[in-house]
Amino acid sequence: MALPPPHGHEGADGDGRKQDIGDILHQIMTITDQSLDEAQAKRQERMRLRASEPKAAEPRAELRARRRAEPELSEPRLTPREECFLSWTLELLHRAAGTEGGSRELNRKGLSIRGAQEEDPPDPQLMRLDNMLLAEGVSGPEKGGGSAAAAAAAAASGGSSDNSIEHSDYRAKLTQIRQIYHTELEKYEQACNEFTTHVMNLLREQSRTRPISPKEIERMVGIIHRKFSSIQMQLKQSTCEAVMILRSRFLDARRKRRNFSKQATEILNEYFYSHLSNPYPSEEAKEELAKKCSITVSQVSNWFGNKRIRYKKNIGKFQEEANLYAAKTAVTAAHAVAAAVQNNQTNSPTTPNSGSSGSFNLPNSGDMFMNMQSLNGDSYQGSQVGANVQSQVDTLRHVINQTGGYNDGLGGNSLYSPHNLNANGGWQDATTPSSVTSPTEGPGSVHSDTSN
DNA sequence: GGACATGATTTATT
DNA sequence: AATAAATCATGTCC
Repeated sequence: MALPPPHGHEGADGDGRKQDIGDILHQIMTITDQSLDEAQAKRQERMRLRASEPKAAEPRAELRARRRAEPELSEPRLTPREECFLSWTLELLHRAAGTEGGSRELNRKGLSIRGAQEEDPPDPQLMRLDNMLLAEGVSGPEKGGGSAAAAAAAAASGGSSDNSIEHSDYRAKLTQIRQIYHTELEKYEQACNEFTTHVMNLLREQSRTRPISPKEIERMVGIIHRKFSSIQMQLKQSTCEAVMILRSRFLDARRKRRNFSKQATEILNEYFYSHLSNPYPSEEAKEELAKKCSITVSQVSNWFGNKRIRYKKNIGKFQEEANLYAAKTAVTAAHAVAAAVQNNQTNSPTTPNSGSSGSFNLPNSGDMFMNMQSLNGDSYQGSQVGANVQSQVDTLRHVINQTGGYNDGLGGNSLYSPHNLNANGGWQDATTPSSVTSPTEGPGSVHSDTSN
């Protein structure tokens, strides 16, 4: 501990040692501040370290490890220092006790000290901190789950339906902070009480050698309490900081990016390739897809945005995928249409079997594949119907082109070529030549996307 | 540990 | 407001 020696600047002997307890206390308190500032600085540095983490440079493994180790947010620091502090204080007080009765002048001095901090009224900053801690669910009543903050985080993170995993992760961390906060707070309170008791005892002891007014005692206690409450404020401050850091981390979506499930990607891809002529899902379609994939609508939009641009940029690369999905969808489409046709032929009223491929009346939600999937045996409840006949026909054409083996005419390589994109007045806005032969950068181009 | 894949964000355009 | 394009940052694979 860097506690300054309990010197007395004293003229060594005689009257020089005539120090008043108030004076000493003042000294003590100053030092308290120092040592606490130190602790505070250290703490903040730790926090900062944690917050300013990695950018890109850091190895991921390390990063991961560090994140896992995060729980070390708490440190058992107070006690030793407090001990040190207390014992040193005692020493000081003993010295003071050793001196002759306190002089009135010095008492005055004590008063002046007090004068500065006598106003107890609501410190605006403290109030702000309190409010925030309350709002963040740190200092609040009891766990409701950090409700307010957690909810805010979830909302801000871009989706109501967002993953509960992260949510709980966030909450766990918040709880941690909360616990630390309360532990520390308790510690401080306890220390404050202990210290007060000590001082009182010492004063009492001293009162045998000199008169000590109750008022003086009261003032001492006041000073101590004030000091400790300022310490508390620091604690609150750093807690707020920690919460902020936590939040910013969790709100930064990039940090928590996670690949979609395989199934989700499949669903999206199926939609994409079965609507290749116009891969712009309507709002409803997006919602539907979002539901099916357990992602948010905006994630669906992101996905399609990325997909379109990447597909367009390098069609060659996606050829295989396109073929795959086209075939997949086409087969089911064929089945569906066949069934429909059969139905139409056999029974004039449109009452298809199983009701799944039935009513086409859903306003082109463009989700043929959703029907298909169930037909496909792809294990997901295609409760909803609504086929876009146009796209069925679309896909069928592809099927016929490729699976039927007529593809020869197309010139080998491009089974599911973007030809029809153009033809359909498709989605690639003229600007990009992007015909089969040379999408932006020619075949085999190293996609410029991976800029880093 | 690097290369690539991929979801998210940012910026510009319509 | 929706989208394209560029870019960022993380995930994944080798």
